[in-house]
Amino acid sequence: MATKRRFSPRKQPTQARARRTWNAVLDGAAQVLIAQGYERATTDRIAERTGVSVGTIYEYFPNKDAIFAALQRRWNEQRWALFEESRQIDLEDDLETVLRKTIHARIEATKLNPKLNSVLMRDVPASVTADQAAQLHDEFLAASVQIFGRFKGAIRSNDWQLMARLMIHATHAVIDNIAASEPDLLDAPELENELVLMMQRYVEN
Amino acid sequence: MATKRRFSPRKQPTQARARRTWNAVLDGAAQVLIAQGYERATTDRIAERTGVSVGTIYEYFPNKDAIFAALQRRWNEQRWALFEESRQIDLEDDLETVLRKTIHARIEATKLNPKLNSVLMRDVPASVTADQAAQLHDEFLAASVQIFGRFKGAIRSNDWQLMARLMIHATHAVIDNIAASEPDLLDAPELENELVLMMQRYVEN
Amino acid sequence: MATKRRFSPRKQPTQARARRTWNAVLDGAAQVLIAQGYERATTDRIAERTGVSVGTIYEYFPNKDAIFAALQRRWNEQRWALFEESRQIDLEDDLETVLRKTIHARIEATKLNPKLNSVLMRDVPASVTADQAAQLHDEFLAASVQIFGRFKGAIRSNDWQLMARLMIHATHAVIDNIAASEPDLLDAPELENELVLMMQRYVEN
Amino acid sequence: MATKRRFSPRKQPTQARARRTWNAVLDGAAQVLIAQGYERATTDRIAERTGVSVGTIYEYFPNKDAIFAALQRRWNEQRWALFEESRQIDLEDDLETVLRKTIHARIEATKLNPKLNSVLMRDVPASVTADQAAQLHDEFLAASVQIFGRFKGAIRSNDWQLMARLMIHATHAVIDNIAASEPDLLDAPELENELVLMMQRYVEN
DNA sequence: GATGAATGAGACTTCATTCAT
DNA sequence: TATGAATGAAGTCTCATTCAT
Repeated sequence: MATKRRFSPRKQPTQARARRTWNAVLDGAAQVLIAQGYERATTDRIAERTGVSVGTIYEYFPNKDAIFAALQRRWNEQRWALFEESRQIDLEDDLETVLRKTIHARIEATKLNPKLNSVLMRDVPASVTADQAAQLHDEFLAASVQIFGRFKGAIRSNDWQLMARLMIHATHAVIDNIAASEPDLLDAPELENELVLMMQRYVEN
Repeated sequence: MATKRRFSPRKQPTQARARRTWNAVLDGAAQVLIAQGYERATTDRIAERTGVSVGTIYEYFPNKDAIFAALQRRWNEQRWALFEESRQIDLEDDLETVLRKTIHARIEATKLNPKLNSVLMRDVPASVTADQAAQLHDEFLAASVQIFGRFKGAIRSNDWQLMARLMIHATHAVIDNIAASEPDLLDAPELENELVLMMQRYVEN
Repeated sequence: MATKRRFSPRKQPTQARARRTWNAVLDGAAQVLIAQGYERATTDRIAERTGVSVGTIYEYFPNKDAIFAALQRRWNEQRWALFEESRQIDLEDDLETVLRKTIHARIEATKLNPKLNSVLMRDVPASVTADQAAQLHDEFLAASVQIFGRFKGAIRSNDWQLMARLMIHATHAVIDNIAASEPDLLDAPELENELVLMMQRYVEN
Repeated sequence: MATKRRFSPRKQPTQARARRTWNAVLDGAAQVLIAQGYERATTDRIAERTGVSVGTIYEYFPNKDAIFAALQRRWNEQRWALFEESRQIDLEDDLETVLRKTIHARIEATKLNPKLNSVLMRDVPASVTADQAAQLHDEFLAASVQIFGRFKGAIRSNDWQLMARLMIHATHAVIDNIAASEPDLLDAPELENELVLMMQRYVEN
């Protein structure tokens, strides 16, 4: 896919130093992005913030947007890792508990860096992040479908795909928009409760 | 607010010809935006598509982003107008009917121009459209709260603000994301049914 | 042809002012080229020397090398115009006179700007000037073949194409190299005499 | 002369391994030059093609253009060596034979690597190769003058210097341009015959 | 000797904005 | 009022060169 190649990293950093530089560039990019927004996040500014020269950035990334694509990917991986680690679903959990753990884990994942979450979602052009976003979306979709599979008898509809899409879009939108406009609310139990209730009522028979 | 001043139109076009030019510029901007994306939507290209000179654009807009802010505002007004016209809530309507009419009207409004909707949402920087988006959000919020007020007894929670926010974010996200990724699905009754069901179950006692 | 499009001018300057700017840019480019060579002939330097801004250059030329392609073209046209005007071949002229007038005219054309001639030939990459050079070469080739046609009986070989190629390459090389290394020699009658003699003996029976 | 110092090799590679590396770099440079042209012949690409690191290149050459200067010099030496070896002038040879052997040897020398010949002549800036080119030119000049000396009585003019310059420029130009535009023609006897004829008639009484 | 990651000056080019006509 | 040529700041990216390992 053209987009994939266009934004794919130039060299895989295998050595420790290289990996450190790579991550430092993404850290710098995230900071500049948060502080100044996408339009002002120039390669020069990212280099300066990172403490490397522009040339070094181009050792690792073929062009500017590849940095943001990589940053989005790393952010997705970080969120997904925390999500998985934080869910901890047991075999005895009932549907409500599973939904609660899932939604809780999503909120926790977002709280890793709400500002980065917002700016990646709202300021970086979709063309840059679309591929990564679609992939994460699919992973969440699969997780949702898995839940339906486990609680087959209790699930209302059998168009799991459509139900999962609504769940994912709705849950993500609520969490991401709250993260952007009122991040403190992410800590409030009401938000979680309401989301759990919305989803439980939505999927249950 | 600085932002407001920065993006506010340079002159109120009262005369008919002026208003026609103004709208033509927004039409041109919308076309370029859809065809080329925000990054390639330059003033020159907009001027060319519109059939006027760059100079003329600057007669009506103080800077480039003011065009997109105005376009977002016009798009919001168009959607809202169709939304209101299409809802037609009667006094005898029960809660489900009201929700259905509301959601149906939102979908119809989006269908006015799904591509414009997508590109404004996903490609134009949040800083440009944030003000307009917040305002529309508030209008929808008020509409939701009004519904709760009318069906007081049947409503589960009394934190109407929070409930309304979840409703708005969830509904918008579902419709907008579907509009972006699979616009034909906007015509499917399932989508509407599922959304109505999600919201009805969410708000009812 | 890709090359043609790559170096073809961006807009045909039809208005007087535009044509003046266009020529000014080529003048500036020629001066920088002569003074600093191709490698140091940057768009910034050309703009500064021309007295316009870089942006103006890019109104007329799609990229840097298009400037040099256009300069080569203009130089070819200037030389060809003077060449034609200066040859003035009469119907009574014998072969030697025709050759002398031709060679004389070529030398005169080169003397219009020997330094520009040298730098375009030796410093600007062939990829930039090849198209123009080939075209001029063909015009001279045709002129030579025409001479052979007029003096059919006196001409040694009947492979006019090959003969013409040798004539053109040899004559051009001598004149251009002398122009580059010892321009004053262009004014010496010996050079012309020797060239005429070389060509006359070469083509005659 | 500044130029001479600028492009002179950093260290005289006396040891066998060092000389091997040196030649490998020139080979790599020649390949990149032929495949990509001067503008894209970067030190990184040359290093990669050669199979060494950039650092190693800078052990042997003070800067990039010194590589091409050295390559031009080596190419000149190779051509000259073959030229001398191939000419094999006997004491009994008459003028025509000497000219024929000379021209034949020049053509053969060019055929060693017509593409390298073209790219060095047409793509590498004159400033880089001028010194080497001038030196080779002088050697050929001396060879021509020597011929005139041997056949004193048969030679038309006594301005041997001028005659030799015309011969050299004309012969070189014909061969080099044919090598660039139609290398197969170098094998055709007509080309050689015509060149011999042109030169013989030019210098003879 | 060799390596190649890092540097950073500087090249090309775009495009929002102005202003003389 | 409209035009569009001109501006020039600012952005992206390359690549010759260095130097710590």
